[in-house]
Amino acid sequence: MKKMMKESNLQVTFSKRRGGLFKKASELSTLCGVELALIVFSPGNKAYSFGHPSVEALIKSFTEGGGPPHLDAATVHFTTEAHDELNTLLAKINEEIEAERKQLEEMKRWRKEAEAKWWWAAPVGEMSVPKLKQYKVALEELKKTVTCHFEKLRINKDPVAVGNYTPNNMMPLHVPMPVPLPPIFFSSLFQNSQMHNHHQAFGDEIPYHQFYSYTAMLQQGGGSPFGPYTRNN
Amino acid sequence: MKKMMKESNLQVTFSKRRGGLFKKASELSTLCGVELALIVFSPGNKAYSFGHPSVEALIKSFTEGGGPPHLDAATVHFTTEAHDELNTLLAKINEEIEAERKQLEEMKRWRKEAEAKWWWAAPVGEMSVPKLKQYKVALEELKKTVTCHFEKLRINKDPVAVGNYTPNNMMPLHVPMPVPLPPIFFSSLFQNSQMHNHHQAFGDEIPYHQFYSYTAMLQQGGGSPFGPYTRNN
DNA sequence: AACTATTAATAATG
DNA sequence: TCATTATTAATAGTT
Repeated sequence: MKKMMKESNLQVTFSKRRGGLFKKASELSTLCGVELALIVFSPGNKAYSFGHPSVEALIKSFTEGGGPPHLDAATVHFTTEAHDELNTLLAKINEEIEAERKQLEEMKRWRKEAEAKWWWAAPVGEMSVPKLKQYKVALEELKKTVTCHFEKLRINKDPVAVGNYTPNNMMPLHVPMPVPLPPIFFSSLFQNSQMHNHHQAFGDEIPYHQFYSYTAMLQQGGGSPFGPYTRNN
Repeated sequence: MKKMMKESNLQVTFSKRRGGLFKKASELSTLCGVELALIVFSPGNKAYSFGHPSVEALIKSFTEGGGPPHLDAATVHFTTEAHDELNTLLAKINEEIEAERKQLEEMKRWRKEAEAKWWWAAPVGEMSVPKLKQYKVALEELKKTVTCHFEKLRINKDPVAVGNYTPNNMMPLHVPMPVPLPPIFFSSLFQNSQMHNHHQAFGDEIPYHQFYSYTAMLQQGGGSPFGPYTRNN
């Protein structure tokens, strides 16, 4: 195995593998309950890290001669809890997103089949019940969790760093400065994505309502409503 | 993902995953030529480590100038603000969820009707396009936002440009009592490899686990380092 | 960034 | 611990 020479591929490969590596590290610490620290400098010398209970604690214990971190009980408790909390929180979000993704796929598949077959032959049974209710509950829990966590951080003015790996988003460890972002940061972030996607709910595929309008027009034009469709499968 | 409870499986799983993790780390540093350090404490509190160019060098880079994270007044202020913004954000998402729920209910209703009537008689106008994609995007933004904010809590220095590789510091196992590796060990390992570049030599042909397995055995007091561990010969 | 063919990791088991 | 294997996950290449 040699260093990749294609600069274009290198960057993407690094990102993918970095993600994989951090995921593995996270899984190992969670699954086996062990302490570990991981520091990676990107090709651009940005530092990414993951540590349980914290990178610093691990470094310290490593440097000082091989024992596991000896933190006071309260610190361990807090750190571990925060770490688990964050992991749980983000795992939940990921699960929900995954669920939504699957549901989307299902709906798209259903629509395709509906176009190809008689509508009443559409796979009614395949359409699963949307889990939005469950979804909402999860989000409410999320909110609680996040709130709780921030509350803790406020109470503990000098908290121990929590493990900072999240499955899909790893931010460079070294952030420029602790500069408070303006409130607009969040709202604009959210609203932008909303508006930007407003007309693209199904990508470039035909939206439902267009499909229905189309078939309705066919019906108005006389003849079989199924005219343009043939049962070719 | 939760901690394994079966003590019997835990040990073997830890060993396997530790191996996998070190392999991935090794591959990443080789393939992308980046610097990284990895420290893992086993359930039995033995320390395993891997670093390129060395754990110590990475720790130094990581630590130098920055020190452990600490929150100043600005950060605390920022955190509080983030907290409030997050509430707003989640309120908005709740609204969205509610909207989506209604739409999906509508769709389900339509499907029921469609089963009872002919498709062209379906309430065309009532059917709106599900906005799940938009929904998903919004959630992803949320996730990013949350992640980002936790990241901000790990305040660190600006990344330090680290020098070139120094090829003799791969130290896959940090042993409490450092055990010197006999020269024969390295020459044997490298006979089939890509020259003296430790960086490359540490890839396919010299599995990282030979290193730490070997040193682990030294700890345990015996055995050929190559017998059971060599995969590709 | 999505997709997919391929390969690698790994949990379970003996 | 080691080997086998069925299953799942990672990822390189591609669009």
